Amino acid sequence: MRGPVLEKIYDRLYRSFGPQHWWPGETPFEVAAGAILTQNTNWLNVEKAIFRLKQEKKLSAAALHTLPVQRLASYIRPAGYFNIKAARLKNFIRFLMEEYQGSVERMAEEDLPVIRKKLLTVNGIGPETADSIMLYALEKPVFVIDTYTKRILSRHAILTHDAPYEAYQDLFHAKLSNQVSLFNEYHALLVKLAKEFCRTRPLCSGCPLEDVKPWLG
DNA sequence: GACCAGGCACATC
DNA sequence: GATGTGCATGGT
Repeated sequence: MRGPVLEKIYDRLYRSFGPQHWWPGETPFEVAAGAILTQNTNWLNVEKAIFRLKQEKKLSAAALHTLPVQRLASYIRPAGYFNIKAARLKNFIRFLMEEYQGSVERMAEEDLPVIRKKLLTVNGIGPETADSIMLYALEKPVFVIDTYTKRILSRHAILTHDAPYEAYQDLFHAKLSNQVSLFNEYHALLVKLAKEFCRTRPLCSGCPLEDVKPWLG
């Protein structure tokens, strides 16, 4: 990669779309739970599940800790994969209770690499979910890589599509200043761009990145 | 009715 | 180590 392409892309996206106000959520805990619920799932469906959890007054570590997994699954049904996600949420809650007395804020007091390593030991939390929790719930400077990020960067020939998660993440970490606000906005803007222009059938016309790099298909 | 959505773990080769 | 598959609802 040559030149400050990542900065250029960011400027284009920000000028086109403006601030995205991520992550939608009232508390760090809600953001963390949302990160698990949104795995491979449309955010609108996640909102339905979160709304239900709020209705039932179960959107807290303490409440979820004692909630039977089957009941939890029924509440989060609209988010899809409800049985697996119920188990994953319970895994995360158990971890949060054992390591941080159920407090996401307490988790944030630890160093970034330590938290990340621990989060990745939780069954159901992979790299993207761990990084989403750290960036958007704990406000740690980690860049989140998702399918959209891979799609956009590979189509602009910045990395190959099959490059590992860490390769994508390392690139952002190396080329940008490690600011939470920048990482927050950048990832959200990539998602916004993908939703508008980068579905499986390429819609290049009007894309703010149209002239940034040659399209490879 | 097909296709997709802000992944991950696990089986099998 | 690489590749394939199950998980599931709701919007377009």
